[in-house]
Amino acid sequence: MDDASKEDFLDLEKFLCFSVYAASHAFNRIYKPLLDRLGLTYPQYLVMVSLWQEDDQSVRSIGQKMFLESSTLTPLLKRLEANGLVVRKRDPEDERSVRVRLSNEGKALREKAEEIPACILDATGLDIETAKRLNRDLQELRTQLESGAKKL
Amino acid sequence: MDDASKEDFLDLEKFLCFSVYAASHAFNRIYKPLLDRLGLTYPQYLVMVSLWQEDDQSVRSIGQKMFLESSTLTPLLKRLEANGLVVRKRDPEDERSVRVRLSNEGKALREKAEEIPACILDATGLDIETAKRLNRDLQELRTQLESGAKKL
DNA sequence: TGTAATTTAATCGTGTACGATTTAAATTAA
DNA sequence: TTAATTTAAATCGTACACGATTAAATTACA
Repeated sequence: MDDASKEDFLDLEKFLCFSVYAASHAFNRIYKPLLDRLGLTYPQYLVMVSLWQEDDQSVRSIGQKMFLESSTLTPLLKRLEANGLVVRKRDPEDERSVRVRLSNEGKALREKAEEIPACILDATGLDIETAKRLNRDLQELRTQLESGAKKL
Repeated sequence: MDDASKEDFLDLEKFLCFSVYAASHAFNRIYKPLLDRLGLTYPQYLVMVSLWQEDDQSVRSIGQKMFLESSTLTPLLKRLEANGLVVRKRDPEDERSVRVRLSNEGKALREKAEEIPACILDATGLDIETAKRLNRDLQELRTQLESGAKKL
């Protein structure tokens, strides 16, 4: 490695991983005031979005969509249940799995949440097309990283 | 909001924030096996990169670069110190601030870490130009989000 | 059929991450 | 010079996030 690329190696700003990491935190922070009004955290909100899209999912199904382990989801879902937004219940068909269903309160929250995406898009300062392109690039990156993970 | 955009609203995959969130976790996972060999976590690694670039920084300075609070950094830096990679010491010039310095062991670790970025770039499956473009887009996004945060 | 292998959640331990508060030091104002 | 304000870390409480392990239910298959 020559001197120039050693400098690159040390420049945090040139790390793609760091840009992703920092952007993720920035999103978290910008969502916070909006989600506080709904009594949700950012990961909880994402779970709710998934349930609004498709109610009555297993923990496993939510985990697959969100790329999270049960060790993360179980406590999170219990908090949602404690707040009265979802109901957790063993599947009688297969007692291993737990089905997560929206309560009426959880369903009702959807109305209040619908204004959020527009606020966020506005805060990104991106036009729709750029946002879509960035979204696609990131999805591809994630897919690549997941398949690349096996080699390391 | 019409029916079509209501569907969009509910599709997790169309959320830019979710793509960033998921990509961040994917990076975390791909770094893990590489960083395990160095005995570092992912955020610890980013702090070390920052210190390799510029040794002898205050907690505040590291926090500004990484967009982290002292409540996150203090315990993290104490762990790095416990592992013998850095030394924390009050600045005699200004007793409010704590200076973080690399130990010899911390400096030496840099050699071992230098192979990592190439491994990661390889795992992303991106060519350098695409990676740079994505990096720029994300930095701009973060900057926008930070200035947009005040309005919400 | 019965045992082994797999699948699904849950639990535990460690490590971020943040907001609110606290403490101590330094700076500014009165 | 003292008093008020500001600044820098640290501390505390809550909430992710993951790996390793465990327990229970289901499936595979000998």
